[in-house]
Amino acid sequence: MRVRLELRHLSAAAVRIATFNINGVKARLPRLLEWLEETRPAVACLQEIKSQDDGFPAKALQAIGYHAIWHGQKGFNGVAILADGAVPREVRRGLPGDPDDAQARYLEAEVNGVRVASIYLPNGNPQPGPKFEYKLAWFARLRVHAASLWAEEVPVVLAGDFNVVPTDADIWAADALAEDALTQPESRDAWARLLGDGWTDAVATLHPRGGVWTFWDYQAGAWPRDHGFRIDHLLLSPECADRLCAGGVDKGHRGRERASDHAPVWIEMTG
DNA sequence: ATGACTGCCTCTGGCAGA
Repeated sequence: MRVRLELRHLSAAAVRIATFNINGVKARLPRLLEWLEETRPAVACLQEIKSQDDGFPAKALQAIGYHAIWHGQKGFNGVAILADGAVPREVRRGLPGDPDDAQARYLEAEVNGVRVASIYLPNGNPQPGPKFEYKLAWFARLRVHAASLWAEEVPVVLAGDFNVVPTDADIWAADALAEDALTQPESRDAWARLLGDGWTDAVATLHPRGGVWTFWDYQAGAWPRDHGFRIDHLLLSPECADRLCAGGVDKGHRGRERASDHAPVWIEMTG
């Protein structure tokens, strides 16, 4: 009975933080609203809202209790941070290190004492080429900025679509994306360097054997065949890693009508 | 199998995604 009470206490105090590449916030609004209402994360980071700032459905979100900040761009990219019953305090809009970078891929806020970043790291295809160079340069800038957050010694969650398959255990067939920017040694090295600074890959820690997917292509029957891979990640500072108690993928939402090609990924931390 | 899908604006085709 004592264990049961402790688990209940743990559950009640847990804070759920999620990340979801929604592939178009306007086209996906019904799916987004039902996911929020069903899983009720305290914080949700969104990527690929594919919406300009004035097209973001803030009122529909507010109607179900979520306050949002967002960094939009016409047609592509775009990130947002949603909080349940709280207004995210915006800390940074855009990743530092390149004043000429106009792509909307980074947003950072403080919510209830936790620093949260919504990250949409460049895809980088085709490689080699300028898009791949942009990806690697963006990755290097992210590492520098992450180190500055680390130095603040506050609880940090870096959440988003990193467009990196970290290891062969994170994809249904190791050679399936052999020529793709998501699996290149340069991409995986950049990821490994970031983790080498001390960040905890939450889902990898909870599921060390791999086999967890967060993306299934719309094409080639990838979803019914479970041909997926893991590219959506939550990286935790030590203050958050010590509080990590659960995490996973809301896989069922990938199978719904007009779903995103990504599934939501979440963690829970003790409060 | 040289394929397959989806959302967006540049809008009935092209681009980007991964």
